[in-house]
Amino acid sequence: MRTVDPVKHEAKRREILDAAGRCFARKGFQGATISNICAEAKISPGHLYHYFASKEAIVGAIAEVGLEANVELLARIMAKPDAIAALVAEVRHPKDQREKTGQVLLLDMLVEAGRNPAMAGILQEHSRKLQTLLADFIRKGQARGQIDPGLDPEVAAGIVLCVGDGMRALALRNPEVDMGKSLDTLKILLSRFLTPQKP
Amino acid sequence: MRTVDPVKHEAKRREILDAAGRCFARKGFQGATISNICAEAKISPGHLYHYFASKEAIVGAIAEVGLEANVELLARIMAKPDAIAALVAEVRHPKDQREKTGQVLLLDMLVEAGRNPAMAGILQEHSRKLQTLLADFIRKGQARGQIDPGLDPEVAAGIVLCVGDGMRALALRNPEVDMGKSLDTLKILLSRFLTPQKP
DNA sequence: AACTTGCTAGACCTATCATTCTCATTTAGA
DNA sequence: TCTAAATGAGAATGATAGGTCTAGCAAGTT
Repeated sequence: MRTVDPVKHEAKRREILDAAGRCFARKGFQGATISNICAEAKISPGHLYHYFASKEAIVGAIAEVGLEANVELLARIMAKPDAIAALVAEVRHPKDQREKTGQVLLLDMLVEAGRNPAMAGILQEHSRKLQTLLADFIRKGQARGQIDPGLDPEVAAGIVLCVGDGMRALALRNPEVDMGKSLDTLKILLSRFLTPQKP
Repeated sequence: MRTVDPVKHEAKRREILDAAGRCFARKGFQGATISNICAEAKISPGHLYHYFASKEAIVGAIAEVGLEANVELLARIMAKPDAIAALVAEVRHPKDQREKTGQVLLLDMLVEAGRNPAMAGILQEHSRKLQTLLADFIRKGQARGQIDPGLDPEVAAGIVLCVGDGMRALALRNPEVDMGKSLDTLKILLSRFLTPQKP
């Protein structure tokens, strides 16, 4: 009897997921079709459904890996010496293709989460992780006297997270924006927000 | 010969637009269908096309009125004595139904602008107006010594605008967020960002 | 080699979409 | 009052969506 090779199966799944990611980044979760994904992955629709039960499953998987990558990225950033600078720098220069796709899709995920409970669940789960990471960073900074002890770490972390989300609107609202200047200013904003206040 | 009554015609257009706004807020620009809008407005599809040439035209009109309302709102806020407090308060309490719909749809518009050039044009046009309003406010504050003169008014205005966009992600990322606390913290963030720095 | 099972393709199905067509009804102006 | 246009409804249309079916082929196992 022939048996399924789990390694090959998983590799093919990844391939399809990558293709789907490119399609979603190009056209959005609702705009991209199964046909688009099949064409991009060079497989037939019948074949695709051996790997994913539905379009929704693909969307869910994409969101999962994208957001998980985000969590890992933030964890790495928080470990660096000048975390704020690293954070700001990362808004600008996504490292690899998957990170870039994740960035493009972030706003899409937020919008989708507003209507699709499955997406909302995934987003909230990962947001909790991100918020915890940031809050821990803030708490440590407070202990060292580098961050204003008057700030509630959880609340401040939530705000910083969403400020990051907002920055994705910069280029959309003004395509000619000077990203360098804007990110320098963002760095100032974050520094001033977190710095301990002198009486 | 019978002539079209421009008043009635315009009233009906508004009615359809309101219905469309509710549908778009509920399902998004791509998710809402002509049938949905017709049902909500209680008219037939054939009839709808007497008032709008296409779905895209409806989307465009919705974006136009929503963003224009945003501009007027910001203009009113900037005229108030404590503009920062008024700005933060407005994130929380939209005045009327149309403002609320506009808020819900803002993220959708940003996402749509990333792919639909028509939407991108409308968004960018209104963003320019918003940025100018905010930049003027900052310039005046700088002249009065209330705002850090080291900040580039245009750049800072763009940042503040996008911070506002990001705040719309707060409840999406964490539905149990304490909005009161978060907005208090946002107010702190904005104050510290803009306040002149003592050497 | 023969059999059994998984892999793959692409035609096919059903639903639904935006849009158009046809047709009935109402109403303003001659 | 007569009539042409405005107003309205709803079936029809063509395109396309997500998802299924069938069947040939490939590859282990015996």
